[in-house]
This record gives sequence, C-alpha cells and structure tokens, in this order.
Amino acid sequence: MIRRQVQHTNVLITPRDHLQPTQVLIPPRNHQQIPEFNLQLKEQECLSSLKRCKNMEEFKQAHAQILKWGLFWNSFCASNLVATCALSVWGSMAYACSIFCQICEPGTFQFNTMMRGHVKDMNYEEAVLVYADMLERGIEPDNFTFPALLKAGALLRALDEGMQIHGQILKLGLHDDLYVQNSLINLYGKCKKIELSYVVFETMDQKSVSSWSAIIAANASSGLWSKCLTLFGDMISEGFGEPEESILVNVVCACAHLGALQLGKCAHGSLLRNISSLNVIVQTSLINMYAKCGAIQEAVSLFKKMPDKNQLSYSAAISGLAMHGQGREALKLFSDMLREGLEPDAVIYVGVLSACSHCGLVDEGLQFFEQMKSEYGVEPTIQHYGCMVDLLGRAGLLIEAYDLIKNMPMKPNDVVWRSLLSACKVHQNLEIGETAANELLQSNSKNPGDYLLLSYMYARTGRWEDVSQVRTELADKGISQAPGFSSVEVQRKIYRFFSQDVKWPHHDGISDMIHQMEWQLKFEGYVPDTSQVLLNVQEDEKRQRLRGHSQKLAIAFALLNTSRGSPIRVTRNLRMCSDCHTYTKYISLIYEREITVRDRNRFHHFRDGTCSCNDFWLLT
DNA sequence: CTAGGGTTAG
Repeated sequence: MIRRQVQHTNVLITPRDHLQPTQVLIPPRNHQQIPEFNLQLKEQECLSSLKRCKNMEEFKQAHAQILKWGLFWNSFCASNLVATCALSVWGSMAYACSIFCQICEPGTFQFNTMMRGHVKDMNYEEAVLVYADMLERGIEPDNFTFPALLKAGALLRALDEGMQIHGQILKLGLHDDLYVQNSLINLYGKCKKIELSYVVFETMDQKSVSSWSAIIAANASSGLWSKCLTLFGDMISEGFGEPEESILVNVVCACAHLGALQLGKCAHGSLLRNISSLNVIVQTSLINMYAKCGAIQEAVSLFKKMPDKNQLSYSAAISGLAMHGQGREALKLFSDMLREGLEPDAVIYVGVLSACSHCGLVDEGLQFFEQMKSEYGVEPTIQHYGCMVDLLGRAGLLIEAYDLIKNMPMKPNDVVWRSLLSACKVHQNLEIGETAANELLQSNSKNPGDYLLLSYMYARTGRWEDVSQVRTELADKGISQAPGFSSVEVQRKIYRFFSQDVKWPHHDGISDMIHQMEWQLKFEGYVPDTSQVLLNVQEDEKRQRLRGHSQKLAIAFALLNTSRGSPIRVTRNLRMCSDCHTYTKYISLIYEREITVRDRNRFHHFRDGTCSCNDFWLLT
C-alpha cells in the first residue's frame, strides 16, 4: 500500500505522463473506500489478459485496461506490458518503445526487456545503444542483461566492444553466471577468437549442454572441424548423453568437411533417436554430409524421401551428384525441381553449371547459361562465368574460354584465371597458361596452388630454370604451400598422412606394404609417372618421392588395417596427381577393393581398375 | 515477483 501511495505521488508530479489515467487515480480521501483485494484482483486480471493476447488488437485493449485502472504505475504491470509487446511474435518494437518512454523510472528489468526486443528484431546496434543509455542513467546491469547484449555483440562481430563488456562483467562479478559465460563463448566464437572462447570455457566450473554447444559451434565457425569432433567426444564422456539437434548439426557439418562417414552416420542415428521429425535444414545438412563423405546413394535416397524440399535441398543434391560425376542425374533433378514449380536461383545455377563441367556436357552447359537469364531472369555472376570457363577449358576449348573471360561484363577474378590456368595445364597450352598465370601473379595471389600449376607446366617442358624462378618468387612473397595430406577412417578414427611422412608409428609396416604394392602393380603393367615430381633430380629420387605421396601411404595403411573386400575411403586436402590416380586404379583391381577418394573438388570412385571420373580430370 | 545462452544448408 505504501508503495502504491508513493507511486501515486510520482504520477502527480511527473510532467511527461500524458497517458496518466487521472480519473482512476484515487484521491487520498477515497483511498480507504477501495478495498485492497480489488486492486490486486484487477492486477491479476490485467496480467492474465496480457498473457492471453494473440495479436496487437487484443494487446491494445489490455494496455487500455491497465491504464484505466492506474496499474501502469505499478512497475510490475508496466514491465509485463512492455515485455509482452516487445517479445511476442505479433508484437511491435516501435509500440514497445513508446510504452517504455512513459515509464518514469525504468529499472534493470525494463532495460533488459528492451534489449532483448531489439535483438529479437535483429536491430543489434539499437540493443547496444539501449545498454549505453542504461549505463548513462546509472542503472546497474545484472546477469540477465548480458546474454542479450552479448548476443547483439556476437552478431555484430563487435570484438572490441565485446571485450569491453567482458571487462564490465568481471567488474560486476557476474562472470560466474552460466548464461553469461555461454554468451561469452559464443561472442568470441563468432568473432573468430577461438582462444578467447577457450579461456572462458576452461575456467567454467559448471558446464551445461549449451556450453558444449557454444564451444563446438565456435570451433565450427573457425573451420576447426576435427576439434569439433574431439569436443563432441569429450562431451559424451562427461556424461552429456544423447545430445541435441543443434550440436548434432554441427557434428554432421564437421563430418562432411572431414569426410568422416562413420561418425556422420552415428550422428544421423542419434538425430533419428532423439528428434521426432527432422526439419529441412537438418535433412539438407545430412544430404550434404553423405554426398561429401562419398556415400552418394545414401544422399540421394535421403533426398528422395524428403517430404518438403526447397531450393537448398535440391542444391545440395545436385552439387552432390555433380561431385560424383553423375551429371546427367543432377540435371534430371534440376528438371524435377522446375516441374515442382520451385524458382531456380543464382546458386542453383552454379550447381547445374558445375554438374555440366564435371561431366563435360558442353552443349547443355551453354544452353543453361543462356537460359538462366532469358527464362528465369537470373543475372549471371562471376561465379557462373567461372563455371563456364571451367566447362570450356576442361573440354579443351581454351580459346573460347579465354574469349569468354575477355568479354565478361565484370573484372575477372582469381578463380576465373585459375580455372583457365588449370585447363591449360591439362591440355598443355603453355601460351595461354602463361597469360593466365601472369594475371594471377599480378593479382598478388596468395594461393600456392597457382604457382604449383605454373611449375608443372614448366617442368613438363623441361624449363627447370623457370620452375626454380617460380619457387624463388613463392619464397620472396612468403607463401608456403599447405602440406598435402590424405586421411582414412579406420574403426571410427581418422588417420592423417602427410607426404613423405616417416614419423608415423607404424611406418615400418606401411613401407613394407608400399613395396609389396608397387611390386604387384608393376607386374600388372604400372609404370611410375615421374613427370609429376617437380624437382630436377635423378629418376630414382623422383620414384622415391612418388612412393611417399600421402595417398599411397593412406591406402597402404587402410589395406593393412581393414578387412578384406571392405571399401576404403580417402579424403585429401589437395587434388591428386595423375600418378596416384593411375596407381589407385591398379590397386582397386589387384586388391579387389572399392576405393573412394575425395579430392579438393570431387570424388573418384575406383573399382576394377577404372575410375568414375573417366580420367576426365587427368588428361596429362 | 517476471526473463536469459546456441540456430545449423547450397
């Protein structure tokens, strides 16, 4: 009662309350006549009618009720009023702001509500401004303030501000709050400061599922895929049993990047066990995972079973098929999509054109390129031009590809020149190749692959001085080639091999195996292709180098450690050399194994001495 | 007295 009286006084002296419900405010002498329970009853009524609101109309009525009974001056009622308006799906932040301005002394709760509302509406700067306002007015933030504020900071990628806020959190002693910590992990993760995420994560004395989720997502956004899987394992062993959807999606995504099919399947199983119906996003990420892990049949059957597909699901399936050299099937899916009435967008066309280029479907590619603009009004972007250069280049139409680049409406980028350069390498056109390479080197390319392509072409024609010239240039610019590696999954563990890797613990076994394999291969007619070695050294040395290529080590290890006849899956970070390609074809024949190799760009399915790419990529 | 963290695909 006393509090209400104080508030009434407030009302009378506040100048800005033009919504003041004067007639209801009880003058002191009548005050006794209104029984206490009556006001409390009204308060209850108003709050429950607020809760029942389903749209703005009903909300305005509830608002009117609150004003009518003078309950707006009850800070609890006003808070709920603002919160309902700011946070409901049907609400309006503009209206909430106008209510907020009428509150004569907004406190922490009301400020928190406004911040959450702005975050919900994706007005992140606005949320930060509310926080600034709050500090200016001397309202102390509490542990509920920071999750919303840090979320805004994370989405704005505002690292500096985020760190200042972290400082304030420490000053206020709120760094022990689980929610605040989780938000900090997320903030640093989004800002790609994974070390800082770890600092928070490791100092937590209690972790929730969301803490794990946040740290796994942080690693995912920095592309640290194998770390994601390790953390996932740690999480399970710390007793967080069957995990939830968002974590599993990150795990599935990590599996796609790493080519870890077994683990991906486990995550799929876990999703099926724990989530009653998988949404489009989850299903699409599963399709993507199966496709990128080489299990294209599973990806396709999953896709066929999907009840509601969208452009993104089609896109995942189309580019998956393209990657596996099944261009025709990809194009069939595309026509299915059009028949379903889904509008093709720019990204779908990237998939479609790359399907054509992966399979050498030149005429179809040109047709789609024409059609996308004329029939569907999709303006070709540089990516589409990139696909076309790739398509023409791989088919050996180097002059046409070069002409297309010259006539592009935009400035050609590195990707375009790189496609042309690699086509020139394949078709051994040093002249156009040098032009493309010069463009790349002038653009200050930091991609060591460009220099490598050029070196190959020089090495091929015996221009060793030029090879070493390129190498010097690489060194001068301080560019280092990422070491090539191949990984294989054996009993749910990923083993990674680097070229010439002698530090491997079972190296002896592998090196014996390599010799045995080579002996058998030679028996069948394999001849090492030493032109793939970019060093001007003796033939013997070149052969020794070839033997040590990471893919051969990985296959040797897999042959030693998996049962007879079981398929082998290899994932590489770079494209394979043509010697490894030939070698693997022989292995698939002699050891009667199906071998799937995921390259930087696509899959190669080796079986009975042939490869699904029909050697289209390796014409050297 | 109320409330909060992650949101993934091509």
